[in-house]
Amino acid sequence: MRIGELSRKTGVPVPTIKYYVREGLLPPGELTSPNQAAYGEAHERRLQLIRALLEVGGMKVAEIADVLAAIDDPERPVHKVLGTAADRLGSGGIEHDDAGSAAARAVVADLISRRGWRTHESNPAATDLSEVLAALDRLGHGAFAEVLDDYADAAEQVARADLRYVDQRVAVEDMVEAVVVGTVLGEAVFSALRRLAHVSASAKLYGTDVPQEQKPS
Amino acid sequence: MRIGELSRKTGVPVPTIKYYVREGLLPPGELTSPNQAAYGEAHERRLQLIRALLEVGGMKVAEIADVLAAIDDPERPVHKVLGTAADRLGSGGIEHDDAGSAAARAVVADLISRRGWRTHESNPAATDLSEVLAALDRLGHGAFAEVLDDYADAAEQVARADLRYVDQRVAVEDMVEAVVVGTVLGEAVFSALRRLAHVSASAKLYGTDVPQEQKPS
DNA sequence: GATAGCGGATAGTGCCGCTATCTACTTAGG
DNA sequence: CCTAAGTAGATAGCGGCACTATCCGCTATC
Repeated sequence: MRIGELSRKTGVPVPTIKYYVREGLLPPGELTSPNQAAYGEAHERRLQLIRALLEVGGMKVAEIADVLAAIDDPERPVHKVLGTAADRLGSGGIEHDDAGSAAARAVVADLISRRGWRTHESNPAATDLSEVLAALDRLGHGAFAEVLDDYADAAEQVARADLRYVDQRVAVEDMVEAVVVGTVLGEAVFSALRRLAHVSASAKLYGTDVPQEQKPS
Repeated sequence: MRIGELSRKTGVPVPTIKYYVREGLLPPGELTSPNQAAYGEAHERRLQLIRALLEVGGMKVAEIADVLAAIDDPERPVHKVLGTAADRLGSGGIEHDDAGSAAARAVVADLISRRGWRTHESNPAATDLSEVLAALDRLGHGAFAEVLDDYADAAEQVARADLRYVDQRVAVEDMVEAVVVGTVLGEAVFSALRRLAHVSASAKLYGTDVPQEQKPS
């Protein structure tokens, strides 16, 4: 398969494919001549993965490069890949560093110990969580912490489902990819489900909300 | 309070505040002279909200403008604001429109009816969900649909918690803001919790995973 | 009356994900 | 064999976005 066919099959323009190769997201095709290269199914699959992480997962190209490098590295232990995949999420790294942050960190540490989670508050996810809680506090929504345990219950349930899904992969490389896909796309799945449940629940609570109306624009 | 103090209190640079005013995110200060204006606590609060939606929620400035306009409009019914806040999430609107999409839409419709959700599959969230499922299918992860119900259970639980939180607001404008904050920042909270639960669950499953290690960079 | 700050406006910057263009070459069709 | 379409690789440019820099004439304050 040459690049044009790869482009047609995936819907990704040829120059974009070349760009991904340049950026290290996609391995180059196997050269059959100085200016002819052959691409296989692996390239097609990889390209789909790239597009999914970009469009659905909202990841940046450089982040995807990191994650894919982790996937491709057979030396890298599974939990490192998970870390690489997961760490790209979160606030983006804005530091506020006020009094509220310390309080938020304490809330997170308490939550972790209360639930018996085998992690430490130095975990990037824990840091992100404290930052979000600090932001909520700043907004006068510190009371949001009251529903934290409901959120945590739900998060545990989702995490169990994720592990169940990943666990039934046979080969290790499939498992690694399943972790990445599950982490990133699973986020999008849950987000959509939450919004659906939101609409439905508020309809039940506040009476018969019309299902959908379009504004005249 | 003048703009410099507002800037100091919120950590947002003065030119950025002016930019937000230009873009309609922040109402202008009340003019006390042709070139002097006074800002109040409402401005400070609004600025915190903008930063939270931007940095934590990852929203775009134009989207924030829409949501804030919806919040400020007393005519707009609550569920419309919720819609405005929620619809900005999701894949970004890439259409693939192949056979897999139709199958994914069917899965979503089935899910909605199976769970008795009071919504329709024309809901943007439902569309987003089908698109994610279609992408998963394209990646050979169609089996992910098997854990959809676990995800949906968790989503319902989170939605209930959200409503409980919103419901205890007294004033309507507080409620509206609580919906926005809950929807957008709640997403970030859940995301972090999920990653924490992920690490913890995989530690319990795969033995004593080290909690955290830093790479030498 | 000097200095710092202000409101308002316009233009520019840096990053990011492509996209356009060019050259030299290869392949497929008639 | 010739031609038209396609290709690898390289460089430069584009459009969107969230700011950021600069300037002007004015004002508050010491």
